[in-house]
Amino acid sequence: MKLIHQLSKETGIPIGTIRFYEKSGLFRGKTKEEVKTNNYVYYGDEVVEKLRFIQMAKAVGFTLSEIKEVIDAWYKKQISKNAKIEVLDRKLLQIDEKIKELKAFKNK
Amino acid sequence: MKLIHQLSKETGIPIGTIRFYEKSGLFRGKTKEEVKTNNYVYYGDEVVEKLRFIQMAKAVGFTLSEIKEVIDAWYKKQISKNAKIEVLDRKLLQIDEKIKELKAFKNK
DNA sequence: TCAAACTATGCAGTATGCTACATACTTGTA
DNA sequence: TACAAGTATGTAGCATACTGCATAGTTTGA
Repeated sequence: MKLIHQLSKETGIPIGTIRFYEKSGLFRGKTKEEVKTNNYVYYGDEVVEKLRFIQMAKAVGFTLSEIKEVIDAWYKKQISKNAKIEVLDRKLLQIDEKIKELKAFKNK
Repeated sequence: MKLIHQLSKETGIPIGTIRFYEKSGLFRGKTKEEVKTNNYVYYGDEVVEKLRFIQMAKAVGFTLSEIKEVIDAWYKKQISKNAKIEVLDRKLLQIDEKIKELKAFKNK
């Protein structure tokens, strides 16, 4: 479990941005109940994983709300693996399509 | 040669957005010199082509300035075909990379 | 001919995604 | 124990990419 400074260093994402993502509901750290002197927030490996996903997804044109949709589905235990993959695939297919069109553009 | 209304209908891009793109330097229509009574701007097929490119490129996460870079290179006659393709490929490869990573994510 | 539709220009406003700043408290270490 | 480094919270500001509105002029069709 890491504090925000370390999380930032590990992912390369600025602290301000991490806080912004957290406020946007993309993930949640947790405070340690046993610590009474502060309300420092700790982040586990799941958050690192989510941040890496966010970085990749943003790079291929996902909006934050699309990313939230995928993450919400992905980390929801109730739904099937196939249903999870489908949420991600839907957008990925659109992108594949566009990439193909862009590549076709090269032969103009 | 079409006026902005028809261009908008043909591409599905709102008139305001087309004007915004034009002002951003992504392309330029031309006024007909022989017409003295107005300054209506006409757009040729090259502009349609550029707008389609913009739509695709935006969908895979290109920013407008990245798009401008590609378009500028693409429609510059002085540079070689290979050089043009390279400008486009640079970003396309980055995206391919990210897509691959995202697909790998599915096996988690 | 006159009203609807279209065009140009300019500027204000909005949504998204950060980024910076101020304030205040906590922790680690020399 | 002092002081740098880290943390939380809140709010303002900024860049990008639109979107809408007001104003004014032009064109087209019944």
